[in-house]
Amino acid sequence: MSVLKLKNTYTKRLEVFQPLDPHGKRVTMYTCGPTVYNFVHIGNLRSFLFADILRRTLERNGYEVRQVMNITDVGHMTEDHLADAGGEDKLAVAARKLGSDPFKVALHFEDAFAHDARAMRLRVYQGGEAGDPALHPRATRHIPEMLHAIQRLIEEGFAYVVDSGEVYYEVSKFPEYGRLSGKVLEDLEAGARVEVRDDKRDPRDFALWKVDAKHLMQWDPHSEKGWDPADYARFRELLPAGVDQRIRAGFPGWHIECSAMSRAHLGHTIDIHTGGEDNIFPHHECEIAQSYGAFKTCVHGPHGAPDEGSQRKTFARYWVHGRFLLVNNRKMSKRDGTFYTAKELLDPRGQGRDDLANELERLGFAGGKVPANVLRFALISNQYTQPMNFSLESLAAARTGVERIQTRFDKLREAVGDGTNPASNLTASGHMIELVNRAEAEFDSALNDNLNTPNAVAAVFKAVGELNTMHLGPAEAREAMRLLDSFDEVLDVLDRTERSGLITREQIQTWLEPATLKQKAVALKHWAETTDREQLWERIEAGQLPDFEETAPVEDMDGAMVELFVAIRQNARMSKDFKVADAVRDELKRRGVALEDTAQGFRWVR
RNA sequence: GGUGGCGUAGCCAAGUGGUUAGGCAACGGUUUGCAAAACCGUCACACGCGGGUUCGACUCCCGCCGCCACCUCCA
Repeated sequence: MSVLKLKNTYTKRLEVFQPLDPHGKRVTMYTCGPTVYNFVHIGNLRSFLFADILRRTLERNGYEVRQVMNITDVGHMTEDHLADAGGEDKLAVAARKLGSDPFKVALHFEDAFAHDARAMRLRVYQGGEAGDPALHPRATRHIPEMLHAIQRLIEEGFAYVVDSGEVYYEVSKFPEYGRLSGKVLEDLEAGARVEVRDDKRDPRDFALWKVDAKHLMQWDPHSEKGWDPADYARFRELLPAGVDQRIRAGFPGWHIECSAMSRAHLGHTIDIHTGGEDNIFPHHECEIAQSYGAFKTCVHGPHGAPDEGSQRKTFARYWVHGRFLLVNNRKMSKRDGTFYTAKELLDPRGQGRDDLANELERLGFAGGKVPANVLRFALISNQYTQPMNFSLESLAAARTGVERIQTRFDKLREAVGDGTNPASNLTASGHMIELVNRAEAEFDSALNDNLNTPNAVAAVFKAVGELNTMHLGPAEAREAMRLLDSFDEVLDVLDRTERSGLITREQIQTWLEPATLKQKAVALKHWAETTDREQLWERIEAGQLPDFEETAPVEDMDGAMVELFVAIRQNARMSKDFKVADAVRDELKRRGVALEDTAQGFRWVR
């Protein structure tokens, strides 16, 4: 198997991945998560999805991954912010109605994010991980850890308290500041974009603790005011002597949360730290500086190995950053109408975006909605190291691409059957084994090459194309299915519900016997509810269409009902009444079921 | 101004000093009662422009042109 290599932002090099774990098994990963004062947009999603692909690739390589994705819910909300939250957005308005309790608003958006994250199949929100608060730590619940770190920074001489009661990190005390981002301190100083404050010793110094009466979340480090009781108890335990008396009630600066939470939940050293490219500076640069000062860490050398002779331990061994998603080759912009939240694409009409829904329908999206697996596929099919140019057309391309893989998957499942066929226990042909092995190797080497998802996807399409030219028995299909399952452990774009079925010609022949068909029909719920069954049957025999609205509402189409429709249609086909036959197929289509004639019989797909 | 990056056929997008990326779209064909799905073929001797190095460059070097991002508590 190929070896996983990752581009480390810190060294600017492609490095072979080696975990810190001496047994080479466990990997810790910290992903900078969402700020929950708004709905996540597809740019956020791309960033989280690349982290998800990285995590799954690690797992594919046999590692046990512990991934933490923080929730930034702290401190920066003001009354103005609430009043301005999202303009016309219905859910934002609903959030505002929650009142001026910023914790409730943050929770509301966090729930919304968790919903999107599950829809996008982020593994860190699947299964038991979804409900584990240690994997989704909230900044507001880690104030003790942050104050602890701040106090350490003051005591170690890396931070200072100013008259206002705020605390700043003194950048000049950390010579490595700027090394991750390649920034030159002198240039930063020259830039006029750093917040100008008279009480800062240096304009580049950044805030660890802020004081601003306008902000809605406030903690008093010298009393219980503003605290969650449990957090306050932990704070007293962590800092029995309290913090520097000059620090006033306020809230933590943005950067300190990740230093504090990664340490709290993943320990002193983490293997991989991920984020968007905008996190490189200043956020991650500041994290490195903070952890260096507070926890005596470092980030030296390739593979995160400390310099020779250093007593310090590494903070993050690999820094991996995803590039931005662009729309029309520009950064997303609300003004240009190129800003899409996940919710808007998944359910435009539900978000009041009828215009978007109509556009999507024009591009062939049923109901004007983008299926979540299509959005996922679109956002992972470009390499994370390149800016991705997103468009609705790219979504349409993703849809047909996913459908191609899905169709092969469905057909394989049909071919495998329920396992009762003794032929399925046979050994697959050498040709098939070879195909599977080669495809797996191609997929692996693409992913392991710094998560080259375009090549990984190409390997999938290549395999699908080859499988499409082959006639597969149960044993062959079983192996092929295993291959697609294996791909999908990483890509996770397939619909695994029983969404298709195969009806053989022999079966239909039996059902076309009036007695059998009637028996079958009686067994069907909706048919049974029809008052005049005899009359209905007579109409079918006469080649007339039954009242579909009565017999089969869209939401109740199941396999049995489809079979009945197919029988009716076949009845018409046998008597060359293609008008009726096509009408039945159209009716099925309207109910979301596509019907295909195959050599063996009839295949339906929901 | 500083830093990093990008320009590949209609669109998206890999990759490489000399031999197929892949997907989507379009068109033609096979198949079908018609479809669908699938297959085959075409579009594709594509690599922003101009020089240079080389037996040979899309790939390396130099210079242009165009575009983008970061330097703002934006993934």
